[in-house]
Amino acid sequence: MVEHLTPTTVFKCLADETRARLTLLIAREGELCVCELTAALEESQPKISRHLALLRSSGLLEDRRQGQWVYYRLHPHLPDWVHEMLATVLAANRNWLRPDSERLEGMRKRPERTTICA
Amino acid sequence: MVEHLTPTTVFKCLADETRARLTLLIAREGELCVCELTAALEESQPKISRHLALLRSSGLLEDRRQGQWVYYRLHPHLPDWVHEMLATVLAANRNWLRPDSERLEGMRKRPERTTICA
DNA sequence: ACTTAATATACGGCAATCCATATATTCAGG
DNA sequence: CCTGAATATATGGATTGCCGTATATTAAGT
Repeated sequence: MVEHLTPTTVFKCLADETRARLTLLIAREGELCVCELTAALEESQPKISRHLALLRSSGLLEDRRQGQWVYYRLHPHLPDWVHEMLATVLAANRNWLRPDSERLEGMRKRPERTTICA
Repeated sequence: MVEHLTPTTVFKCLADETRARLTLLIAREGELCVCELTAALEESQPKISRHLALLRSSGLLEDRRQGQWVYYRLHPHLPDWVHEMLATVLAANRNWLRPDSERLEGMRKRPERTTICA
């Protein structure tokens, strides 16, 4: 399902400000749960959830449930070019993402995840 | 005008199949005129023209008129990350773009441009 | 000047997208 | 089991985006 990720599909996913920020923040942090993303982007929970659902069903993200939290990360089978692309965009747009990453850093009571896998 | 090219802006530009093909084909070929692009993508001229106008006004493309033809190329002041991104996407999606580049190769009576600049 | 080729723009109309709000689901703790 | 926290989904409305068609513009050639 992830292999026919066409350029257009990927770009459509990222063509929304909320989804672009979500994806880049997750690419930067590795894994984040919905409440962290909601806090970082300062958006309503349904809005974040809806966009995450789209990113997941498009094959860009994968989720795992741990207790009451659902963690999202980049889909492990993403084609290399998508990874490279995200890395490039991320590296050159730290400032653009800064408000979100700073709110994430400043967030209180972030759920601590049990690091199952390395 | 090109410097505040935010990730979302760039992704929006590429989130349409026609615009993604146009941009990548131009990135691959360097410079192409409207009639070449119309032939390569097998789409109507107004459709191609409309999408090119959007890419130009967004700052992704630049045009120059030479006689009756208008040539489009990547905007010379594009941020590096956009160039890198396009190169990455292009390299990994040659097959996806193949129908267009083959129609371009097979096109008859392509206007020969006077190479003004190196 | 007239005609033709190349390109650009204008105008509705239709479909896709986004959002806010409300509601459902799932889990942990008592 | 009941409650509250975290997350997901449904619904309806408003906006945006795309397209086809028609028309305007610009340049070349005669």
